[in-house]
Amino acid sequence: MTTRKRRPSGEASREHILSIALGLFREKGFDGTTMRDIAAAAGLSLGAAYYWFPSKEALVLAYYARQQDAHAAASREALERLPDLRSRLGAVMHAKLDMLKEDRKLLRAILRSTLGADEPTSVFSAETSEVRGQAIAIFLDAIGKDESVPEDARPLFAQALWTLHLGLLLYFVNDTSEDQTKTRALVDGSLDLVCNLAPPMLGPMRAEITALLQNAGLFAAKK
Amino acid sequence: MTTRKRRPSGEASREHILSIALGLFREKGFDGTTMRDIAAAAGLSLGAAYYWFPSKEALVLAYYARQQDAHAAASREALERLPDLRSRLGAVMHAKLDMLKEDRKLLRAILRSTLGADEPTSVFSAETSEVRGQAIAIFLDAIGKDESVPEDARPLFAQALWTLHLGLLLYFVNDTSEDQTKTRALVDGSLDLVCNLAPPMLGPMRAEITALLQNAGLFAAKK
DNA sequence: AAGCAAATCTGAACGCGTTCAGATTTGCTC
DNA sequence: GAGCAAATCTGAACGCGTTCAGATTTGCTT
Repeated sequence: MTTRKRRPSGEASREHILSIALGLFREKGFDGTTMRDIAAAAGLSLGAAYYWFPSKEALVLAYYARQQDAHAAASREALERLPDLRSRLGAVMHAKLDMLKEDRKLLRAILRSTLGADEPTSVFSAETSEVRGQAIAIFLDAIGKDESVPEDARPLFAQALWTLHLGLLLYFVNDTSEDQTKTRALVDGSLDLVCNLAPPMLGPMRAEITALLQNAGLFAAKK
Repeated sequence: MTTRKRRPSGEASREHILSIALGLFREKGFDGTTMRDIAAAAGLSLGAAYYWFPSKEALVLAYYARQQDAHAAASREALERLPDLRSRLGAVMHAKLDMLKEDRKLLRAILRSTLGADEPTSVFSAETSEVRGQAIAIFLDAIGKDESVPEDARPLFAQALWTLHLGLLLYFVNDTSEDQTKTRALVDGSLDLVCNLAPPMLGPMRAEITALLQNAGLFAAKK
């Protein structure tokens, strides 16, 4: 009944499989990589791979968690350095793109399962809620104590920025322009607009928007 | 070489398969219905089903086209009757939800492939561009000649409304409230906001927004 | 060291979407 | 109606993700 014992060799297996899998995904694409490929490359049987990851999508979930940690670390550094809202938001968004730029092909293959709250890999699913919360928290950090955004509007604004960032990622993975310059321009243009728009809009409309989203369950009432 | 001959029995086969397939999808879900089920229920062999629809997803594409036609017809009637912008937009959006309310389960299963421009069933793919154009045209019709929206801002506004409608559909298919009342409220609340917001915003910011989207290729320059 | 349960691994098997080489039917020409 | 090519259909086969009954290994207790 001692279920919390860590088997060093066991967790190492898990990490090993994940690394091998991500390498193969990047090299041959998500669909082009079979679970049998992954198991063979990791020196294990097919069943062993399924012992550590109950499905191919579970590997994607683990990938999310890895990227989220890396993004949080990369953002923290920038947030300690930059003072103004606009540049902080830019740093956070561009840091994410920098991190994901080698994985656009992989993300494109994965995107199919990122809608639809059913799918465990959906950005809206219960399984990803922790990662999602961390991602929104980064934007909350980026807003920080900037006085142009009233304190009680910050959670709403952070969630809006996260939603914008999802849309930008969708554009990013399909962006064929050199070095994804188009996405970079879209990020900067959107943020300019948002930073100009948000303060005036947040005033008169904030109460209505908040009520609307809360009724829909799309925005958590403050705890 | 006479490739344009219509075989009545042939096209009938196609329609028959599609009807059977949609019935099974509604009854047993998308994943719960196999191509073998469809072929058997249609009284054909597996290969014959693949002769008419090159993939399971192709059935989804045909379903899109059917729904789009039905929505256009339902909207046309309402648009001839209603004079003001707000009620026209409400009619169009609610007509769509009325039409799809029996298919929420099916749509949820399908949603997985509606992102990612790779997938042929993506709302952004080349394969669906015709359907997409028709859907945007409905919103253009709904705006009509309403004077609160400047003429040259109408295409942009129509596309924004279509994007909003996509988001609302995403909420709709996962809405577990009775009769999807929450979605209905969200539709009405969003449209109230948009109708109040759009005119003042479209003034000062229109040029910037249009330029931003055109550079990103997200909005076609006027032809 | 013997015993044992949990942790870890194996490989065959299943059902699925899809493909394909070839059979059959249809509509046409002479 | 004989001949023929295109249209339509057949069913076996393939590779995939996933499952599972059972084998093996590990760490602990006595």
